[in-house]
Amino acid sequence: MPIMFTRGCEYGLQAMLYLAAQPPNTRLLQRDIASSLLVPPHFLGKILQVLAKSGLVVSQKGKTGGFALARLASEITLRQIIEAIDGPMFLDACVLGFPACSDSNPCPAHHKWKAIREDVFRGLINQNLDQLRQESPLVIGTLTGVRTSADDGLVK
Amino acid sequence: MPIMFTRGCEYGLQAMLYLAAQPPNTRLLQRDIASSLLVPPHFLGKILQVLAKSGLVVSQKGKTGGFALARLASEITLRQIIEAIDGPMFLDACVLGFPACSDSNPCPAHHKWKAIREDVFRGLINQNLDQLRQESPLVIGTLTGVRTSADDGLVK
DNA sequence: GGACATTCGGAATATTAACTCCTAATTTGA
DNA sequence: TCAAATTAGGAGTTAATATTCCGAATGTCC
Repeated sequence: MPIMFTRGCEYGLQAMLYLAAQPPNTRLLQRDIASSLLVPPHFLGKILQVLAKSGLVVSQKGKTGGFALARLASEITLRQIIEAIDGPMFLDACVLGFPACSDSNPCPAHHKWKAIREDVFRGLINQNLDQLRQESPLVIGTLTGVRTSADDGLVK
Repeated sequence: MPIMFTRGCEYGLQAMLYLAAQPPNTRLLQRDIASSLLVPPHFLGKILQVLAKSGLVVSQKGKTGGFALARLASEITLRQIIEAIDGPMFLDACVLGFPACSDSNPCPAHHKWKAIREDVFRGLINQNLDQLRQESPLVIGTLTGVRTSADDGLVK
């Protein structure tokens, strides 16, 4: 059902962009991130664990705990997030599924796909969180498609 | 595991390119297509049924039966095959999985993804089988990664 | 007509991805 | 020190995808 990434990777990217939308060094609870993004909280917990182990977020246990970006949003790329969750070779395979497709042994779609893949990396995967945030701010409640009580038509 | 398409769609695209690699109007057995491509024969049967119902291949039952392209390879696009198998909206959703992402309500990746998606359609999805065949001929046994008895180093 | 070979189509099974649940470990603050 | 609140991690469950199985329908050839 997802386009290019697994569900877990989508959640991870959303969570990282949500953290990047906060003031620097803001620490958020797993539960609050999940309820803001409307994603399954326990599943998100797993993803955040992976991101913490990869050094992309820092986690803190206990009463004042939570998750925060491990460094500036401008120093975290989508690629780092995707490779941490979905693995490093997520776009290397043949787009048509031929097991032995390669540069020296190309399938009928190989060259065209290769050009597109480079566009995907240049235009999206290699972008950092700050570049994306500047394009369109992440407005929660609008993107999740659900009207919260704070979003009932009144200016907050 | 697949990049953009379901497994069934990959098999369908492979089968269509395999038929397009034959002389025009060649009729092949489901079983022979499956063993050439090294894909599960019964599952391929299902896919071929869908392609037949969509009018992309013609099927013939009985002793001289099999499947053939329903029209010239130059008149069948990848898009028609993909939409027949995976459904019509396969690239419309938000690449980050935000449910309400749209042009008027874009997620941080929306604009960049939109440009890439157009490249994908122009450079790959809207291409026809003949255009792809001309780029790189489909050599069976090489792309499937398995050495057949006819591929043991001797010139056939 | 009858044996045979194929596709057709639905149901059943297997495999993988998505998600939940529970307990342990850590940190804080009274 | 102890209670409370959080993340950590593993095992288990559910849901979706992939694949198989089997009987029916159709077509060919003798």
